[in-house]
Amino acid sequence: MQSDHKLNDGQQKAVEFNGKHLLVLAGAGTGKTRTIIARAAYLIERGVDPSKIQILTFTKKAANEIVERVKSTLPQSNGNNLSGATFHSWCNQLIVRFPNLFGAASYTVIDPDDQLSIMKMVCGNHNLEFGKLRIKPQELIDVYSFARNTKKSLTESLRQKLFKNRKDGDTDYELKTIKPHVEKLLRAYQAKKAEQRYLDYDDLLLVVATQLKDNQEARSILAQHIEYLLVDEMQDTNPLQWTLLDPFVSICKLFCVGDDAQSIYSFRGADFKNVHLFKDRVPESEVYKLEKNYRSTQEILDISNWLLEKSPIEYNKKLEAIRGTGELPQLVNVSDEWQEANWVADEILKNYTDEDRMFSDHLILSRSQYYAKSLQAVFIRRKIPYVTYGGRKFMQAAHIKDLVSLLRIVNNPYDEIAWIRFLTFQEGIGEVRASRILQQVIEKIDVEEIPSIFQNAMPGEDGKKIAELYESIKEKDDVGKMVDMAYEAMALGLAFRYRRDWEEKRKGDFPVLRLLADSYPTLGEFIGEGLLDNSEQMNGVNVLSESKLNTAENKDHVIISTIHSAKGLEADVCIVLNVSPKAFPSAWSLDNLEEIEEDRRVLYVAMTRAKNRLILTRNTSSITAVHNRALPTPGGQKTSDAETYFLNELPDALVEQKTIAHQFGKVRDAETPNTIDLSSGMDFS
DNA sequence: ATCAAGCACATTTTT
DNA sequence: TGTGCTTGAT
Repeated sequence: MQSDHKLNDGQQKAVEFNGKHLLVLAGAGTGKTRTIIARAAYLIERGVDPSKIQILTFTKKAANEIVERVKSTLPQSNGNNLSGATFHSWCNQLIVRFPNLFGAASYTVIDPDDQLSIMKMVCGNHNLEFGKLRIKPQELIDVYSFARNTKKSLTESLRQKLFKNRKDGDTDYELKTIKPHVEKLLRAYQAKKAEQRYLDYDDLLLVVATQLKDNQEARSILAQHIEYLLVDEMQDTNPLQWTLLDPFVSICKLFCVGDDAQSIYSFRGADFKNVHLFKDRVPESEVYKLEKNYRSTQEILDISNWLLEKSPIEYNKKLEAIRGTGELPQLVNVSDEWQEANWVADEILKNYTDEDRMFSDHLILSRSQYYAKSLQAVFIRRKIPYVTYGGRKFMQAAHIKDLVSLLRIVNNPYDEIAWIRFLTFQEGIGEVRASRILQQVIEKIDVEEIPSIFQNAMPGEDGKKIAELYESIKEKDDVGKMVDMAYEAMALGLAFRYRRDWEEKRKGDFPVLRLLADSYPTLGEFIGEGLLDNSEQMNGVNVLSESKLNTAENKDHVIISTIHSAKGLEADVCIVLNVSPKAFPSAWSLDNLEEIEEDRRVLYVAMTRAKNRLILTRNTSSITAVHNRALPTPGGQKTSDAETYFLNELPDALVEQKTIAHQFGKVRDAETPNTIDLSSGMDFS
C-alpha cells in the first residue's frame, strides 16, 4: 500500500466525482483500492449516511480491508455503519433482512460440496455414459453454474465447458445426443433444490437479481437503504452479477473500479469486455482512467508491459513507474519442484538474515493451490513461517460440517444433506438406515414431530438424548450457545471419529467456530455467510481471518497465495512459481486462444504484485509443469509448446537469468548446515 | 449393514 | 496430497 497520504490528480478527480455513475479504469498498482477507500471516506465526510453506502468486492478479505481502512481515515466512529461484502454475502444479507421481499429467508445456503452430493443423488442410477463421453456429476454442476452465470443456453454452455468450444459435425452430433439427458438431470437437480429449500451460490444472486428486476416495489424499498454502490474489480463481474447491478442504476449511484488487463475469471463467466461496454449500458455515466503506477519499479513494469504487448488483444496500457528504476527481475531456472522450493527457502532466509527483510515482505504466487504443496513442506521443515491464501475453507472441514449439520436441521428441517450427514454420524447408522429415517422426515415434515423421529430412529437412550438436544437447541436464540450445546453433545463422537488427528488438528477448531458463531445474529446468517467467509491457513492449520478473530500473534510470515487470490496484494519481494512451458500458458488451454490470453493476464497480475524485486522461477525439465502422468512423454510435442510459451521471445535485457545446478546437497549444505534435508532429488508422490 | 484398510487415481483458477 | 472406490472382516 502506498504510504504517502496524498492522492494524485486523477485519483482526486475520481474521488470527488459529482455526476451519477463512474467507472474508473485503473491499471495495476495505480491506487485502485486507495481510490475506492478515499471515495467512501469522502462521501461520509460530505454527510452521506455510512449505512447507505455498500461496498462490493470479490473476496471477504478485500471487503474487510477496505472497510477497516475507511474507518481508520475517519474520526471516531463515523464509519461504523459502513458495510462491505462480497456479492454473495451481500445478497445473503438482503435475503435474511428482507424475508418478505425475497421469500427465501428460511432457505439454507449450500456450498459446492453439498451441490455435488445433490447432483450425485440425482444422477443415482442414471447411466451417464454416451459412447466415449462420460459425464461426471461435477461437470454437470459446472455446466449448470456456467450457464446461469453467463446467461448462455445449455447447448452453448455444454459446448464451451464440455467440448472446449469445438465446432464440427461430430461435436454437434454428440451435443445433440447428450443434451436431453443433461437437461433432464439438471431439471431434477433444480427440483431437488427447491424441494429441500436450498440456495446454491448462484441462487443467492439470482433470487435478489430477479426480484429487483421484476418488482418495482422491491426496487423502491431497497432505494431507501442504499444510495451509493462502490464496486471493486469490475472486470471480473459476469452477466449474472451485472443483472444484479443493473436495477441499481436507476436507484442509486454506481462507482466502479476495474482493469481489463487483470480479468482472470472468465471460467466463472466474467467478460472483461464488460468494462468497455460500461458507458453504453449505463446512462449518465463517465469513465476515468488512472495510469500512474505507484507500486513497482520500472524494470518490473517493463517486463509486465512486454507481456501485454505480445498479446493479440489490445489493452492500450503501458504502465509507467512513478518510483523510477530499480533491480532487474530475475528468471531462475531449476530442474524440479523440490529444488525450486529449496531455492525459494534459501532466498527468503538470505533476505531475512542478510538484507534485513521480514518474512512478510515476501509474497509467493502459484498458479494452483496444488502446486505450492511441496513448497509448504519445505517451509515447515525449514521453519519459515507462512500463511496461505485461497486454501480450503474452514467451514468445509469434515468435523466442522458434522457439527453444523445438526444446526442445519434446526434451521431448515427440509435439509436432506444435513439429515444424512447427522444421522450417519451416529454410531451404527449407515447410509441405508439413514435414508430410511429420512423417508419418515419427508413424509411428516411437521416440526413438532422431529424429536419423536429421533426417538423412533434410534434405540434407547441415544434417541432420547438427541431428541432433547434438538429441542433445547431450538429454544436458544443465541447462535454461540447453539454451537456450545451441539459441541457438548457431539464432542465424544467427534473425538472418536477423528481420533487420528483430533488433539493436534481438529479439537482446537471448535472454540474458533464458537467465536465465529457469536458474530452472527441469526442461525441462518451463520450457516449462509459462514460458508462464504474465507479463512487463511497458518502452517497448515485453519485460522479465521484476522478481522473475525485476534489470532495475529505471529504477524511476520511469508504469504503463499494462488494468483487468483492475490489480486490487490503487493509485496516488496514477489516470487512467481513455475513460470514454465505448459504452465504459462497451461497445457489445458493450449488449443483455445481465449484461455491462452486469460493465462497471460494471470501472469500479468502475478508480475505486477512486486514492488521492488520480482523473481520468476522456471522448471527446465519440461514435464514437471503439470503432474507427470497428465502429459505425454518429454520431448513429445515441444514445437507447439515452444510456440506459445509466454517467455519464449523474452528479450535478454529484461531479466537476469540464473540456473541452479542440479546437484545433491549443494544448496542446502551451503545455507543450512544443521538441518538434514532428505527431499532433494527424491519424489515422494 | 457398517466400517476400516488398502489401492488407484487425478489434480486450475473462486464465491 | 488426499480422496473415492472396492474389498474383506465384523
